Amino acid sequence: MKQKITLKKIAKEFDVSISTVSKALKDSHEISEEVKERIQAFAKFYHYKPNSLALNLRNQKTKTIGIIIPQIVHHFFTKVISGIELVANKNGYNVMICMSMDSYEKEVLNLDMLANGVVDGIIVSVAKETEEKKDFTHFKDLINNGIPLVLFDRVIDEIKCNKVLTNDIDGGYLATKHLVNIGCKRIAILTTPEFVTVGKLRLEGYKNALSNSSMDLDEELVMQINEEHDIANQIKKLFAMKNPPDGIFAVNEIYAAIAMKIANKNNLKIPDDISILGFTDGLISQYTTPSLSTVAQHGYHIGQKSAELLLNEIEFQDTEYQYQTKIIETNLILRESTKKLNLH
Amino acid sequence: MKQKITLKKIAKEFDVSISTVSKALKDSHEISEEVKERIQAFAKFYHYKPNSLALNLRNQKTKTIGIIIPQIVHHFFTKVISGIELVANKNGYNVMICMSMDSYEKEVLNLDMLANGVVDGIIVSVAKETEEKKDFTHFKDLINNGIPLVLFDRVIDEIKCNKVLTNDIDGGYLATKHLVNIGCKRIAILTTPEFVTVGKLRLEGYKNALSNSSMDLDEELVMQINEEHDIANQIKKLFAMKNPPDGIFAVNEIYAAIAMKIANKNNLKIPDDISILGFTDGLISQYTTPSLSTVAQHGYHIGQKSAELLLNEIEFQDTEYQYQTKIIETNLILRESTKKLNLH
DNA sequence: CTGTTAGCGCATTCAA
DNA sequence: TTGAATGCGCTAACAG
Repeated sequence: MKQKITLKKIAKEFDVSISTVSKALKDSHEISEEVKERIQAFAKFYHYKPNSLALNLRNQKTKTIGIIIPQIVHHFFTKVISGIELVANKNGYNVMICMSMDSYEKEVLNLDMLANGVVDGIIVSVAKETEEKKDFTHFKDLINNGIPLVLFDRVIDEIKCNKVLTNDIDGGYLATKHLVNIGCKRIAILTTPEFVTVGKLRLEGYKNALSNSSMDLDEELVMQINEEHDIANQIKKLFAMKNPPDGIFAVNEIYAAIAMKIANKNNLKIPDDISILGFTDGLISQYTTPSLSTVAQHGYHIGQKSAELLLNEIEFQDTEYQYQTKIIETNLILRESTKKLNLH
Repeated sequence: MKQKITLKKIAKEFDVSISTVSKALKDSHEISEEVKERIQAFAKFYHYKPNSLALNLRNQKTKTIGIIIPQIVHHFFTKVISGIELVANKNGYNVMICMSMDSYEKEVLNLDMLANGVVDGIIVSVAKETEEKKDFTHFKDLINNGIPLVLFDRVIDEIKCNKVLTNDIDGGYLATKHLVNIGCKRIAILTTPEFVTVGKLRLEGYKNALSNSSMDLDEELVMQINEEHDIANQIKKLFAMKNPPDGIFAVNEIYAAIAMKIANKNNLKIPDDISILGFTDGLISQYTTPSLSTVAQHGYHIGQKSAELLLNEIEFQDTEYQYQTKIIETNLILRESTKKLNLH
């Protein structure tokens, strides 16, 4: 194992001081051409690279940004990460990814770790448990310590920082309104418990669309899925109603896919007997039969925007920094699981 | 923005030396109980935490491991990452993730960056372009520099290091043999170009199974997908043959899902007219209709093993370290896309 | 029991 | 044009 080459070693080699070498490698005008050339050639030959750890300590920054997401196995988050990576790398930053596993405690630990000089700024999508618990002191501490923070997707109103979010209300509205437009009379929603903000907002859009269409809200058709129990069993109840739905809006891809499977098992024709619409960035939608109509969420774009905001804040020099909230719009992707719109 | 508290500040506060503070906080027996108590209380009150950057420089290590994967949007890789995270965190390590985007150049850049003191060891799945180019000097340099390396999934024979791989040959064999056992007479394989090692190995298993079953290999039934062109168009040719297959083994989930969709479009009944079997760790398989039978790949387990090997090597003290190659076995998950095995 | 010194690798200010 | 000194924050060997 060959030892890494350092300024000190080069200095010894040429019998000059460390600072001379340092300046020579930066092509400083203070150093004579001849010395510079020789030192630079030597350094190049031995692949000299300044030690990152030393630079980090010296500069008090790491050129790294941290990401904390609930789960990496969700396709949406991988799209976001890809978007962040793109922008970060383009600006010479690296990316450190942590998972909170939707646990409050892990989120706090990760945040503490990252805040301790490891990264120059942090991008977070809040853990479910934190949303439920409503304890946000760790984020407040972070901001008090002057560490740039961007929240995306699952954000917190009371925290003052940059935010990037999906227009969930509008997405829920678009989805529901489309089901109305294709003629559905009884539209159910498969959503999350109240405390998951995105589920709550998509439900709000659903309600708006119904009232906008002069349709009554039937609480029986609002099903909040508890993921700690079997999801399929909960959804089955929808199909067992005396007056079952003819349209389903699911706030994510998995619920939609499961609903489709159950409909198939119940010998319902999709989309003739029932239309199903999901909400997602996922892969499943494209490969199911019939393929799934969805509300597209543009995770890649969300990631890029988040990284841009964060880097702006990190490199901001002046006094008055203004936080922003970017709303990323959704749009419908119509495939085979919803009836065609009948245009007159 | 409040300033971070350091040993120096505490020292000034108590008018003692920095090293006294350092020792007090480590509860050293060299320091009097009284001083220790006061200093510890003060430190606790101000949430003192040793600065990571300083520790990194001092200890010449970062307690971080690096991962380079081709793409984070592949479900298999997210499972691997989750496995790595688990083991890393359990041992007090953090994880830094980079994507090579299957590009040789990005892989080299990432490796250089990580090798430069940023991490204590690296886990890699090789980029496609690197496999094609067969230029592995960056890995050799890494090892010469004494930085622990673990390769997983897409590994390189000529690089001497720890490796974790799927038993791809056996997986291909299992899949093909099962298709034979359920009565398929013409079994096609949807695989990758030759240079993608895992595709090559699964093809090898396919061939073994055929010859073991005294079935002739029909080169027409071996289709190497070129992902730069439209995948569906290539697979369609399989169904347009004069003597089309009655069984398909796809080396990944996407090819399998696309094949299913085409079969559906061609009004073929799955599994009655044609059985389809995939290879994966993905989500799609469960949610298609019919759900897809697959060879399970156990990415989570692969990640854990990789991290264990890496941490072992990192923390290994003695002289003679022995590299290992761990083979993770696959197994069949039988769902609805393959005919039932007819047991007499 | 407490403090001084040195060093991790680098950049920078100031002195020669 | 070069070098010495300082500091980033921390630890540890050694001295008092």
